[in-house]
Amino acid sequence: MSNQDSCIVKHFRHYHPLSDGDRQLLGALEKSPLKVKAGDSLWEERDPAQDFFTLSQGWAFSYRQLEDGSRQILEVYLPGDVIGLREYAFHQRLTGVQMIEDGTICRFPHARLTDIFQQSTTLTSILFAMASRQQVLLTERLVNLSRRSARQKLAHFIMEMYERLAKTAGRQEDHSLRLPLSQEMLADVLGLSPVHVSRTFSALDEEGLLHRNRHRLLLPDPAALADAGQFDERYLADSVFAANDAVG
Amino acid sequence: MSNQDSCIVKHFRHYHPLSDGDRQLLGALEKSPLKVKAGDSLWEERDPAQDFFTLSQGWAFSYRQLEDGSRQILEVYLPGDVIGLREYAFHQRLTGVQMIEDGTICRFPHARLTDIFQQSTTLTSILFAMASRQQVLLTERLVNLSRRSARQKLAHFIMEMYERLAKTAGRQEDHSLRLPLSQEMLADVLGLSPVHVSRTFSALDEEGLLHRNRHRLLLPDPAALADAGQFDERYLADSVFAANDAVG
DNA sequence: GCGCCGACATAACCTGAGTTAACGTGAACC
DNA sequence: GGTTCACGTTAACTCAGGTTATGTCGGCGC
Repeated sequence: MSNQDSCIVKHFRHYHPLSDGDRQLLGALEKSPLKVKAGDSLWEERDPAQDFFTLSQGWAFSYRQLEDGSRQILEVYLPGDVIGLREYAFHQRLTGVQMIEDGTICRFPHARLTDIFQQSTTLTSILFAMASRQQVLLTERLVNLSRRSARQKLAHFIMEMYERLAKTAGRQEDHSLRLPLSQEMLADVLGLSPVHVSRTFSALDEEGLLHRNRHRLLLPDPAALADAGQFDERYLADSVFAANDAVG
Repeated sequence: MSNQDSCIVKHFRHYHPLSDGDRQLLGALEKSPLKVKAGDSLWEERDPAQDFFTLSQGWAFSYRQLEDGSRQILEVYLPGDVIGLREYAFHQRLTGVQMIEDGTICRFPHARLTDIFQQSTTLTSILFAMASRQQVLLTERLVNLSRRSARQKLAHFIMEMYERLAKTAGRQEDHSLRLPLSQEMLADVLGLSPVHVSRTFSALDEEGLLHRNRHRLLLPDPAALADAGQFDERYLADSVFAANDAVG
């Protein structure tokens, strides 16, 4: 419960140094952390939209359920990400959010966002930067979905996760990453069938671009995999952000 | 040049009433309107990112160029839309923007956005709502691209444009709309080949779901077309937005 | 040990959309 | 009134990825 360790404060500091006032403001808005289990739903489509969440531990994803029963996963959230900014201007959820693993989340009331706008330009700017970053991630996913082959899609997604994890959790010596998504989830991220995800994994494996062991992936040559997926990490050049150092 | 007619002010008022102070703040940030021609580039990928634009007249689109020469159109902008919010947290443009028709744009300097954050909670909230809305549009486009057939994609996109135009320019008595995109552009929006766009148009035409006359589309039964495209307009339930009426 | 279950693998077959290329058509210019 | 050019149409063929079905493996309860 201490402001020092709050998951929201920690994540905002990642973008920009915070004054004591900013820290208190964030801390006051935050309700106590909540433990959630794998598969738990944070909310579903059409629920009223009243909160944001910060993901403190565990992975989550947002999705849209289509009429024909298929599902599209829109975004995968890692520890530190803010969830729910999408619906700021809406009264209803347009997408659902579920936990991939057990984790911890912090609730962040919707209605009080204007308090932040009024009291801290720094926090406002950080929130804007987060929204901008999420739109950029979504844009890249859109391009990945519409214009790349299954092989490229999978390679690109793995590289994105590899790089995002490197920034959050640090880089592994052996170029490995833990990717706790089932192939069915991967299919729903990439707009493929689960069967074809399996085929594509096997193909990349045979080519020596990656090796699998349960949910652990080994990338013998990350640069080669990036090349196979037309992965250009500029879009992760995360929120380089220097505005407004003068004001508290 | 008068604040009354400024295209930025007009668009912001669409979201929320503005105080005189807000109007002046917006007007001061705005440089003089600029005439641009069809095909003109507002910026290209990798250009430095320093401005937003408000589109006052004409249509525009943002796009990503891929290594293999193909192009993905990400968003179509109509008069009143704000362009460039995506890159707030980046120093480089990640997407290009081009005019579809002759038009008028207003420049809106990037660096001074923090002035707005400091001086008007109302304007800050409106900007946030705009960013939220754009992310929602992008989300729907992503779903459309990854999970729908060519027929559904085209029907859905036409319905989206039909509804967006109804909100901006009003609804036509005869259920018609002007869609000044070539089939090549449509293909780049929908992730199809131009040839298949043509085929799909012909199929929808034969089924009586629409009729074409150059860039004018007639929708004999919009509800039927919406059905064919699994179009659910909730995601356009635009920024219903009531926060913070108390503060100027 | 045995049976069950969920996640993944592999193979055979099918289909929607891409590709290529030839052909129309209308506007603009001379 | 013919030429050009950009844009759209149509048809034949190809192919990436979907579908269906069957098989394998590891974990878990008993």
